[in-house]
Amino acid sequence: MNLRDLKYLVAVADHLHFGKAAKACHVSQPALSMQIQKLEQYLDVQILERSNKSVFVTDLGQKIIARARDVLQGAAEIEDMAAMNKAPYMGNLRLGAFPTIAPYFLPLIVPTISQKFPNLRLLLLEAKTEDLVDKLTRGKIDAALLATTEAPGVLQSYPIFRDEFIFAVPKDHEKASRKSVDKEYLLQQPLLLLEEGHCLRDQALDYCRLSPMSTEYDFQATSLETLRQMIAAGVGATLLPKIAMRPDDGIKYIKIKPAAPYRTISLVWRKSSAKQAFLTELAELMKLCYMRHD
Amino acid sequence: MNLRDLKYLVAVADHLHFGKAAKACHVSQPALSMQIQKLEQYLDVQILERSNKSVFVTDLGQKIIARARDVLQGAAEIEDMAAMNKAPYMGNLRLGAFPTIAPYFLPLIVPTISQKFPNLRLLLLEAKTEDLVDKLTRGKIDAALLATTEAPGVLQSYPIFRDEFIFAVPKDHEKASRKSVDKEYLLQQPLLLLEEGHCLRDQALDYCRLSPMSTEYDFQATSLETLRQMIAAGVGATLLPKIAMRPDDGIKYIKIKPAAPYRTISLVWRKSSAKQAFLTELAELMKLCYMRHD
DNA sequence: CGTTATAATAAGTATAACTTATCGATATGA
DNA sequence: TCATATCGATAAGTTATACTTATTATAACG
Repeated sequence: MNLRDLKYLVAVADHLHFGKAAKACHVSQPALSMQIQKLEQYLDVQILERSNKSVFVTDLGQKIIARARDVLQGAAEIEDMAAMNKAPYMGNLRLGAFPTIAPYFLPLIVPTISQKFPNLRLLLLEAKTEDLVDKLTRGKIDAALLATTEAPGVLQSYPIFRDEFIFAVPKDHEKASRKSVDKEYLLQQPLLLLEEGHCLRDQALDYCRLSPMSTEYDFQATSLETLRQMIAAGVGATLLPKIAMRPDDGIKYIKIKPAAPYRTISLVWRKSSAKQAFLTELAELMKLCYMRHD
Repeated sequence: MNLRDLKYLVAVADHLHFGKAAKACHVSQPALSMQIQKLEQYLDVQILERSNKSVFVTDLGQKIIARARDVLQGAAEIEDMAAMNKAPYMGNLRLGAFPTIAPYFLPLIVPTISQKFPNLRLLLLEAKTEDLVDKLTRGKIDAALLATTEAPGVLQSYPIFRDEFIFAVPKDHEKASRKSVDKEYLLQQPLLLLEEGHCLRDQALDYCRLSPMSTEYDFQATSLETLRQMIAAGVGATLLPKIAMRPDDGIKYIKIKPAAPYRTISLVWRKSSAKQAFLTELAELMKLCYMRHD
C-alpha cells in the first residue's frame, strides 16, 4: 500500500469521477485508475463500483476511505511538523471564522497578526459553525474562531474573549431612552433573528428559550449587516453581539442588566495539529488584540 | 512521502540501528538508509542523529515518529478491514491477558473459540496490565482481557464477567471452619500479596486500603500459583480471585460477606480496530463460556 | 595498528508508475 | 437510428524510483 494510492482513492471518493479526481491529483486518468485497481487487487476487495456513467463507493469502501483520510491527515501533519520546525511563523495558516464574528473581529486582529508574522500567509474562510467544525476535523483548515464553549474530542479550544449581547432597538423605540433593560422585559419582546444555521440565532433563542415571542417574525435576516439595516429602519429589535456595535448607525444599543447574556469566542484547532504551539501563541495574541481594543 | 519510508523510520527508531532495522524490514541496509535520507531531505529536517557507533532520534524526530506510528497503524487497519471483509473469522487474532487471569480463564474459552472459529489463529500473550494497554494502543495486539473498569480514550471495553475475591487460608487456619468472614475482620489481617505491577495486588490493596497490615509481609509472590503454594504451605492468608479456586489444593476458601469485593474482567480493543464487529462477537462468546462454567 | 562495526556511497538492475494513444461500452440527441 | 460524446479500462513505451551487491569512510576497540 502507498500514501499515493490512498490519496487517489480519496480524490475519487470526493469527486465520484475518475477524470476529475485525476486532474485534482495532477496525473492522467489512466495512471489514477491503475493505481486504484492495484490497491483493490492488493487488498482483494472492491472499494468502488464503476459504470460508464457513475462511480459508487461500496460499504466497505466507505470505511476504508474514512480511514484513508485519517492516514493522509497524519501524513500531512508530519509534513507540517517539519515545516513548523524549520520556520515556525511561515507558510499558510487556514483560519475559519463564523459569519457573525468574522467581519467584526478579523479586522481587529489581522493587521496585528500580519505585522507580527510577516511571513505568514493568512487564508481566511467565513462559514457557519457546523461547516467550520467539519472542515477542522477533516484537516481542511488549521484553526477556527468559534463560539462553542466545548469542542469535540479531537479538537481543543483556547478562549479569546467574552462577547456580550446587547439589546438593539430603532432610535424611536419605546425603550430607546432607557439605559438598560432586564431579562424579564426581553422575554416578552418579539425579536428579529438571523436565519437557521447561524449560531448567533441559536444563542439568542437559547437565552430566550422561555419566550415564544422571539420566533414571531416569519422573516429571517441572512446576515448580521442586513439585520442591522432592518433594526435601523425601524422594523424591530434584536440582540446584537457587542463586537458588532457601531457608533451612529441609527440604532440605540441598550445594556442588559444584570447578567448580560454572552458568547465565548475561542480559537479552536485539532489537538494533533503540528501548528499546536504556534496556534496557542496566536490565540494569546488575539486575546491581547481584543483587550487593547476593548 | 511514502508509507514505506515511515515504516523504515519507525524500524530505525525501534532498533536504533540501521542494519537491524533493515533486516526487520527485509531490505538491505543501504536501501533503508537511502530512503530515510530522502525522507529527511524531503521534509528538510533532521530526524536521526547518526554516528558510527550509535543512532539518536532528535526531538522533532520523536514527534514525527510518533505520528508515523499512527499513520502506519491506520494503514494496517485498512488492510485489516479488507481482510475481515473477505473472511471475518480467519487470520490472526493477537489476544493478551494479564497473568492472574490468563491461566484460569483462557483454558475455559480457548477450546470454544477454536471450535467456533476453526480458521482463526489465536496468538496468546500473557503480560501485565500496563504492558497490555501499551501494546493495545500501539497496535501490537488486537485485544486484551483486562480488569480495568474504564479504558482510556482510544480503547473500548466489553465486560465479560465479575470475578469475586475470596479469602484463602491454610487448612489449619483459625478461621478455616468458618463459612464466611466480613470486611472488618479482613482489614485486620496481614495478607500475602503478589509483587508490584500485578493488578491483582493493586485491587487487593485498594480494597484493604485502610489497613496497614496488608503490607506487613516483606516477601511478595511472583505469581498466583506461587502464592497458592505459599498459602497451602501455611505461610499466611490472602485474597484470591474466585476463578483461581481449585478443589483439594490444601487451601480453605472462605466467602466474604456481605458485599464481596470483585474485579470486572473485560475484553478491551481499539475503537478503530477493523476487527470491531468480530471482537464484540468474541466477547459475547466469552461471556457465554463463563456463564456455562459458573 | 590492524580489526571490527557502523552508516554512507556507487553502479547497475529491476520494478513500478507515469505518459499518450486507443478501445469498448453506454448514454445523448438530431 | 446512427453519429457523437463521455467515461473508465487497456496497451505500449518511457521515465523515475527503489532495490541489489560491492565498496568506501570513519570511528572504536583490543
